[in-house]
Amino acid sequence: MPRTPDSIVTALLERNARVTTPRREIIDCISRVPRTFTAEDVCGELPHIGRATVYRTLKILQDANIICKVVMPGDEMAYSVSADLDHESGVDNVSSHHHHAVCTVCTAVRYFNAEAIERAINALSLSVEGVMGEIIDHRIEVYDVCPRCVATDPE
Amino acid sequence: MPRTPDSIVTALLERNARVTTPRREIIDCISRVPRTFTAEDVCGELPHIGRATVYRTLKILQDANIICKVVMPGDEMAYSVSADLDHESGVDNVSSHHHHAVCTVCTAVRYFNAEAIERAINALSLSVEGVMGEIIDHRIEVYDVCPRCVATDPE
DNA sequence: CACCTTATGGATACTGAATCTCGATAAATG
DNA sequence: CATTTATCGAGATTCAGTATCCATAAGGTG
Repeated sequence: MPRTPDSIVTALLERNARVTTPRREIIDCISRVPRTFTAEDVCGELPHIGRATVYRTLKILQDANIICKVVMPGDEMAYSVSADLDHESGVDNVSSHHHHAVCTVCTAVRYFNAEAIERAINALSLSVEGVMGEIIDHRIEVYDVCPRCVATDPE
Repeated sequence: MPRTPDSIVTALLERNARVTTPRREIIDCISRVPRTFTAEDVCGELPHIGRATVYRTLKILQDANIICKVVMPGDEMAYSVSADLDHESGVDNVSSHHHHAVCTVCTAVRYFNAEAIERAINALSLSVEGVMGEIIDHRIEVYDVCPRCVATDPE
């Protein structure tokens, strides 16, 4: 469930952040496509907005868990607009724990959370005893060819 | 099972790469501590070696799967010397699939591979049907407080 | 060993991403 | 409408990483 620009604006207002014209433009820009993007991508799309503003705004959005970084197949980092978990499952979207599926063809990011994986991670302390300490958090990226790209280029 | 400098040298020779004095120094340097490191860390430790040489050597080591990148808790990337899987389980260390446990206190990296997690990942196509496409690969980082740091600072 | 070929090293310049500075501007407040 | 405060943005700056290019060292060959 992709986020709408309006839901992002609402989330910012809830955090007492101003929604100015440049910020609104950046929000609209990153909402347009479901793919990953970098700060430079946004700078390129909105050349009339200063670089500092773009970087500042992305930082704010990241702190607000509206966008998050994903690790791309080549180990580079890119941003992705978070799923709007509020509306699909009532989960608190600010702190909610989720993982990424990144399409290796179009870089579309989808979100998932599988109970089986969480259980397996939590059981690690037992299965690799002596190696694993107190588990605090974890990060999972799955690389796939998304359903759309499978349909488009079948082989 | 941490890699010894000699096992790294052997691995390089197997790939027909020369093991020169600067390379040997870099290998010794990154073998000294089990923590993550950056190219700049190595440059700082070995100021008499040119930056280009450090970056080139780290690239070679990365291509040879002797070091790999891990995602740190703050989303930055750092290098870690790979486990020497050959000697502990007979696994092919060049292409072997493993995951990282990164200590949030001392950044020590340990390696693990849990069958339960692999199964859960492979089952994702079914559990989140329509969202997940053809799964190609995945990456898991677990953040913990390693046994040593738990023992040192107990609270 | 002398020679040749090729890979490697290192100083330096360069690129590009990201941050910092600071005066100008715009938004909220009363 | 005036004041206060946050935000904006142009440009300078920093920093990691790359490219260049010549010197050097290693490996191979007769």
